[in-house]
Amino acid sequence: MSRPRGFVEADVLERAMQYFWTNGYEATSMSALTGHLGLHPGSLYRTFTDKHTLFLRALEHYRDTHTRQLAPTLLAGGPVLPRIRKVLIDYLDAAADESVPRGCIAVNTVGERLPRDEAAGRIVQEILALVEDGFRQGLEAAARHGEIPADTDVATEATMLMTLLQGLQVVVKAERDPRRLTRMIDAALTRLAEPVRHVDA
Amino acid sequence: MSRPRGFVEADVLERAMQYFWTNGYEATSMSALTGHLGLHPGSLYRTFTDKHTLFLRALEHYRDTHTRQLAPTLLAGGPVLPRIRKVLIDYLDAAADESVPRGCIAVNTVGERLPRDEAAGRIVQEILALVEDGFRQGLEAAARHGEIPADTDVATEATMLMTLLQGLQVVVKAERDPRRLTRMIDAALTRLAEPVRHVDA
DNA sequence: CCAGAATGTGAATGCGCGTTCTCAATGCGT
DNA sequence: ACGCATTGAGAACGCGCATTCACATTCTGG
Repeated sequence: MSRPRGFVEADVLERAMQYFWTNGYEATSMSALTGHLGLHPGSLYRTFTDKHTLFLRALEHYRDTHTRQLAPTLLAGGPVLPRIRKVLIDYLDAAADESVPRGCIAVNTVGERLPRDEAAGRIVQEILALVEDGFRQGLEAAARHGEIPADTDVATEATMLMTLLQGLQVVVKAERDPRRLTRMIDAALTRLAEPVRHVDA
Repeated sequence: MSRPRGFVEADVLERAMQYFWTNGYEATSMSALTGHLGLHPGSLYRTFTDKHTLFLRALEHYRDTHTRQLAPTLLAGGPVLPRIRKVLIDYLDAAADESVPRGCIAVNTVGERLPRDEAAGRIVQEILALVEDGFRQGLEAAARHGEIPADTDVATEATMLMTLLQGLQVVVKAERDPRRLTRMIDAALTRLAEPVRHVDA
């Protein structure tokens, strides 16, 4: 062995993720990053190879710390629909409360790096799959507990919620009054809870 | 007067828009752009001031040539819901047919430039408002013609369709099999057409 | 306590970017 | 036919970027 590190890799990854999240990939310069991280170029490059590799690892860090939480959160017990609502509403509140709405690093990455950056594309794909699967598990539980009709096509509805969430993260960044979207979220979830019936002819 | 231009400004704007659409803002170098446009730096800068101004004008060009078509398209006569479906499906087919799905330049801009680029943010806001308003007009017509229940909250449903469309353009860029999403689109539109009734207790 | 491997430090490097400059070519107004 | 403002052309510039280097420092294993 030899001299030990003066930093914790996971901490650096967390801070790098936050910075990329706020500023995007191209607009993030390595000098700005070293300043924000409190690391010198030498340490950074010896640990993370280069800028792009660091970015990918930051994206994976997001997947592991943020996205993986979704399913456990929804299945934590009690009614699921209010939890789904909370997930969606929290994004709006975050965008409305912060002076600078920064959306979601995965969605931002899709806009900035895809389809050119295939490695990033694979990670984003995993993130979207985790979101969709989290919603699917939540809806399955909701169907079991009678929150939504038992014959609901949960796979399709999970796809819809996932897509709607991504759309929300796009719209929120450009929307003057994010809370305006609350009404839409409630409409979507209300319809999920109410069985659809054809009018009797 | 004096020597006339060897190019048409609108044509250059169209080509610039296509290039930004495919490659994004930062990853588009001015030298690559001059090559693609067949213009020399001098002409480009004399006509469009600088890269950022050219980008903003390309975005406005998208708004005027693409987004403004939505409402007229939906209101062209005949059933509206199939037209809305076609708009959504066309995005999936475009992503599936092209070897390189490039999404939508507005959504890409949100991911890459917002909230930092306020001028771009304003244009994107206009684009989203045009989409939402186009859907609203379409749903109003659909309600008049009995395609959807007369008491439908068209404003809220328009917001939902707009948000869903933005989500679609995100997901499509990362999705291996875009046509998988067709089922979800059909579910969303089917529910729009069918009146929601509480089950009689 | 010493050898040595990895670290912190920050200056240095090369390259590509956005932008500007110079200059010859062009065609409309008179 | 001619003047001249504007264009086409492409070399040149300065700057900031990602990355690397050299070197002193630090701590662990034996």
